[in-house]
Amino acid sequence: MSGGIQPIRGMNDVLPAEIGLWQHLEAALRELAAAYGYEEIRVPVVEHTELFKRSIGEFTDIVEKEMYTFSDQGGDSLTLRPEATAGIARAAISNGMLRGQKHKLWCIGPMFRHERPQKGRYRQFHQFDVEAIGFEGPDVDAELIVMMARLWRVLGLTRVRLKLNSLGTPESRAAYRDKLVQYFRGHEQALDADSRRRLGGNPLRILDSKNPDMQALIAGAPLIVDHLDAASSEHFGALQAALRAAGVDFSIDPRLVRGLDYYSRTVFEWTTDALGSQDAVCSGGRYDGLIAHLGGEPTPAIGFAMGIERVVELLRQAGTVPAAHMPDVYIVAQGTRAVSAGLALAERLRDELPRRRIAFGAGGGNFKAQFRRADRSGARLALVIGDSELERGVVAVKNLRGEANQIECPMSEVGTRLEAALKE
RNA sequence: GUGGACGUAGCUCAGCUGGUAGAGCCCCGGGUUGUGAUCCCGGCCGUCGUGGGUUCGAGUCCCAUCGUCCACCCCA
Repeated sequence: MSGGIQPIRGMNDVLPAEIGLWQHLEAALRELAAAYGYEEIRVPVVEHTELFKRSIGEFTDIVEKEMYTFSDQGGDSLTLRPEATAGIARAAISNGMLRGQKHKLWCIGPMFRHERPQKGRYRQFHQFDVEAIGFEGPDVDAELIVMMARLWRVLGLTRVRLKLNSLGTPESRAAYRDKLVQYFRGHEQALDADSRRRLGGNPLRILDSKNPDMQALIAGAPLIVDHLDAASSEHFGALQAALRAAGVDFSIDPRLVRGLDYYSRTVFEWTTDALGSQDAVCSGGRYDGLIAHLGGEPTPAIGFAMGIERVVELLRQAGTVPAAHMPDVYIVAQGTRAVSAGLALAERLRDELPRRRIAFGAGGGNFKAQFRRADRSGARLALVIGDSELERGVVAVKNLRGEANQIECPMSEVGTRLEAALKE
């Protein structure tokens, strides 16, 4: 156990042993976004608290109890972003990216929520975010979903399934909400404490309850799909048709309600049975009213967020990620002059063989210790320089894998000899 | 915020009903005056999470606190 300074609860170090998974995923995400013509955007990690209150909603769990909020020296209330959409919407407004323009954007980075940590849930976590701004859909809606279906395929992940729903327009949603409240008020004695609390604030969330005692009551509740306005209904139907045409499996979940107030019409969620309780891997939806609500030109938009930690865990379980890159060559040197000669040789080789990974065995120690490090580095070849080699102007080349053969070659030919040996 | 389990060496863990700490891995050195992965020998490493209490005596029992994990809640 270490004394001294502790890390912040729920905030993790990603160590070299696992960074390969992250890099593999991040590379796949960049490639994916580029393949669909999306452009990267980077926005601040801190915004005015007001932005999140107005976009996510005052009475959501995120805003009520999960935000890292503080005052800066000037007295402004600032907040570490709990999600990315609000900041990107703000950036679109701040930078004059609206007025009928269309933007396909993606973003990756840390988010912060003050929740009790558990498997797949951390206080600092990372999301891959995609936002299509200025598109009414439902074609982009389908594009975003098809994009993620491709990602799962590329990564070799099979234990994910797609759930879809439509929340309709704010108007039809409000009408449905009234019906729902009416229904639950009629059975108020059957509601558990959580649900009673939600009845006033966000009654749609009652539908999401995991309480087994509530399931019968919920099953009898009116369904939102039966209360959609005509345009939303058509939009939803077209999205489903597009997905069928593209061969993407999905199920309609009339109880899928997102926890953020800004969603309208299409909402979707990819879940997995491989992560325990925190099973949402990627989710999002349409937020046609958000940009206007934040003071921008009225602009339809849709986006989603994917949880990096959760997908990294899926990749770890699947075991499909290739091993980390190992050095091709490890340079072993002993003696003051040999060490400087080795360092210089390493530089020369990096010029001559820019694609090769040349590890210089700094840190001293006898040959035995250095060869042990060379072996553990995973390098295929070792270059050996000591007093004897120095005197004769040669370098010893040792194969660390397979039959242990060692040859000598003149300093000037090392590059070509290495390349030849590595090609075998 | 609520509930449950758990905190012993850098890592994985052992330590029976209280008698003042142990193994493997890692690291370092030697066996091989300059050669790894195998083998052998040796060495380094602990305020037993922290603070109180009970006791002649606490890693072991009690309380508190911090942390980790899992679940609720919520969500990526």
